Amino acid sequence: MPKENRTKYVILGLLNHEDLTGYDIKKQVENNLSNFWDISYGQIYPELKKLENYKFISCRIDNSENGSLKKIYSITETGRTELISWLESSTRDERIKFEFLLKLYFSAEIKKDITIKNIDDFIDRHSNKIKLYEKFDSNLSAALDNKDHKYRYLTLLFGIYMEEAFVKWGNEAKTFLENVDD
Amino acid sequence: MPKENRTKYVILGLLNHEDLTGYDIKKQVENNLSNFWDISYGQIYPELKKLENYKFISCRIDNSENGSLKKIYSITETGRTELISWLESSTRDERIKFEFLLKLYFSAEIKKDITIKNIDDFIDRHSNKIKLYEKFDSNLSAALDNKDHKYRYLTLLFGIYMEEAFVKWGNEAKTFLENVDD
DNA sequence: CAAACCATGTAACCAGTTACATGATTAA
DNA sequence: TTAATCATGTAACTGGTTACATGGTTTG
Repeated sequence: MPKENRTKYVILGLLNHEDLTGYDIKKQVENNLSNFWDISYGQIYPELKKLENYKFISCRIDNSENGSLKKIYSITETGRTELISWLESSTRDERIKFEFLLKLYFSAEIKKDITIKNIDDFIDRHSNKIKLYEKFDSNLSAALDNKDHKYRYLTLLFGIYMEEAFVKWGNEAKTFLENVDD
Repeated sequence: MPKENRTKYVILGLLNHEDLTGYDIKKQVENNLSNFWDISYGQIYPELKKLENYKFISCRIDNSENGSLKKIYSITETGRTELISWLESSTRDERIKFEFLLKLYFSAEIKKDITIKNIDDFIDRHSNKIKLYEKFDSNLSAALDNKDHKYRYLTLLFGIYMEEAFVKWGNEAKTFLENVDD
């Protein structure tokens, strides 16, 4: 999958919108990008250092007189150029992996009931995601005059469509297995 | 995502069905599992060695008198037990990543036309996948009396539903962007 | 006779996870 | 006052990619 370091673009993309700490970046990914991305501190902090060395971002320290340490990062003009050239480039296909389907593929070996239980869990997990996304969706839809929001709305819509397809499939798969002789 | 080595189960799962070489394993993943999995020789050959050390699989060499080397692997009883305990275990959520959506999320920064072009490409790629899967589907559906085929059919159906959701989304996203002021 | 495919493998590298370590601030 | 959250970081590890190296076999 890799080759191109995408953590870099997550950071540049978020900083292009507002100044953030490493901690903030993690939060934003969790709250807003979690339906198609995730990230760990083990990626963020080393990458922030690298990006600062390359002058794609700069750092100021918020001391607020006490001993606490807070590093606030901003994107530079060079960083912005770098971000935009990535945004304009075409994207290759993602190679997705579903351990759930890998297991299902080989499941003729095990009792049907176990598989049906696993599909039930799958349906639950993804129904919950739809509910969650729809809550976000109603917030975003209310403020679509904001240009950023338009694009965020589209990524959320993607998540909803995908999850709906998953749940629809889950229900059909269950019915199929229930009506088939073991 | 990792923690548990899934390459191991791909190999055990395929060998549980028939004896195969490393090369065959690669081919089978490409041909039958590619809508939810992929694998490289750099994973397969070292893993085959490990699995042989653990006695999960055994190896015989096909010499056929000439100098060519062909290692044919079979699953052992221990290996089968290992496979089944994984098959019966519940699956945690996959963390999926879509570079395409990551880009889209930040795309308020670039010209709408470029994004629309990217969505067009996205629609093309995924429409082609649907066509491909439907061809496979008609083959599998014709032989659903075979127990293995039932489960393979379900994974394929998953792929079709997912790709259909992607294309549907793509078309709506395009319309949305075209009708919105830049 | 060349191109495509069969067949095995390694080494260097990059991406990402997990667990650990440390300490300040805020809200119940 | 204690639990949650804010905040920064590292080290060891696992997973996976890519490029390379080698050579046999089949098919047009």
